[in-house]
Amino acid sequence: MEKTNKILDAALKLFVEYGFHGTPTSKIAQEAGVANGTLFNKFKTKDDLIVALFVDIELRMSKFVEENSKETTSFKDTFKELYFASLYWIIDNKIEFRFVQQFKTSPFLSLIAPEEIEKAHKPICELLQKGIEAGVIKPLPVDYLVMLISSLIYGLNDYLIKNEFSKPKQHAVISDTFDLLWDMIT
Amino acid sequence: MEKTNKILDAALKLFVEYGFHGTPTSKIAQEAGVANGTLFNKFKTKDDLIVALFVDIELRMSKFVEENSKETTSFKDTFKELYFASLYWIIDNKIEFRFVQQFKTSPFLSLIAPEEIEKAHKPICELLQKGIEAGVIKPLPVDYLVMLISSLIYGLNDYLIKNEFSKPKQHAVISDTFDLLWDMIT
DNA sequence: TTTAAAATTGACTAATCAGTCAGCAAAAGT
DNA sequence: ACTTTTGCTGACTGATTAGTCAATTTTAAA
Repeated sequence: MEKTNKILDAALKLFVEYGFHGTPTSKIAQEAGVANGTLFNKFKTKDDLIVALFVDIELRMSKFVEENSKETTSFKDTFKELYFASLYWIIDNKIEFRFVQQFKTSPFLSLIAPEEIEKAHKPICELLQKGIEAGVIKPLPVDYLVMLISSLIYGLNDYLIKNEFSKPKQHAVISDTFDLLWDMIT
Repeated sequence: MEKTNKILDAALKLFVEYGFHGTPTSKIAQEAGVANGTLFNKFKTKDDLIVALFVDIELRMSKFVEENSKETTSFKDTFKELYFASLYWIIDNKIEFRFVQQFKTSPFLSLIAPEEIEKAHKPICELLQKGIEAGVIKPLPVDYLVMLISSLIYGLNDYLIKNEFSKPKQHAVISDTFDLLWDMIT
C-alpha cells in the first residue's frame, strides 16, 4: 500500500475518533507507520490532508455508485438503483461517511469550492431532470428534490445505525423508505 | 448580562467560525470580555463548556417550540404548529443550529447521555403516538417517523440557507414541504 | 558499478494552549 | 467599621503542536 494511502487511512480513523484538531499529525504518522516528515512531504499542511481526504472519499463514493447502479429501461428502477447503491455504500463505509458529515458541518467546508461539493450530486440531478421531463417526477426544482432525497438517505442511515437490525430487516426498512420517497416525489 | 452567558455567547460564535479545537479558551474569554481565569471558574474544563453550550441551546429550542406552538383541536394543525415552530426557531437561530449540527457529528457527542439527546424529541414523539392511536398517522415506529420528519426539517433548512428566498417565498416552500411530509406519514 | 535524484527519516523549534493560583476587589454578614 | 466570603483577575507553566531540515536510505539512470 502506498504511503500516501496509509496516511489517508490513518487520518480517517483518527479524525472520526478524536476530531480534526483533536488528532495531532504525529499520531497520524505513527498510526500510518511513517515518519513525521513524510506526512508533510505528501501533504503540505494538515489542512491540505483534511481536504484531500474529503475529496478522496467523495470520489470513492461516486465511483462506487456509478459502478454499482445499472441503467435500466424503467426510470423508477434506474432511480432505485441509484438510491440503493448510495445507501449501501454509506452502510458499508460508516467511518468514511461519519468523516464526510463531520467535514460538511465544520469550518473546513469553506476550504472547498461549492462546485466540488455539488459534483457528487451530478448523476442524481441529471436523472431527476429526465424524470421531470418525462412527466414521472413532480416538476419541482431539482436541487429541492435532491435535498429531499439526500436528507432522507442521511436520516435513514442514522436510524439504521441506532437500531441494529438484521440484514433482511434492514433491507426491508430501506425498501419501505424507498416507497415512501417515491410516492413523495411522483 | 451574566458573565456565564457572555462566555456561552462568545463560545458559540467562535466555535461555529473556527471549530471546537480551533478556538482557544483565551479567545473565548477575550471575546466575552472576561478574564481567562473566569472562564475556568464558570466551567471546569473546555469540554464542560462545550457540553454546557449544547445543553443550553437544546433547552432554548425546546422552550421556544413549546411556547410557540398552540395546542389545537385538529391533530393536523397541532402537528403543523410544532413543525413550523421548529423550523422558525432554526431559521432565526442559524448559528445555534450550526453549532448543534457540528456538535452532533463530532466526537463530543459521546460526552452526553443518549437520553439527553432524545429529550428534545419528546413532544413530537408523544404527539405522533397519539396520531397513530387515532388512526391519522401511518402505524410506523415512532422513532422512524421522527427520523423522517427531522431529516426533512434539517434538509429544508440547509436548502433555505443556500437559496436566499424572500420571506413570502420562504414561507411557501416551508408550507409546501409540510404538505409533502404530511402526505408521506398519513 | 558509479552517480545522481528522489524519497524518507526523526530530532528539533517556535509557537500555542488548557488550566492554575496567588492576590485583588466587591459584597455580604455581623 | 470590621471581617468573611465570594467572585474575578491575568501573569504564569508544563505540555503539546504543526511544520522544518540536515542527514540517511532507496531508487533510477548512466
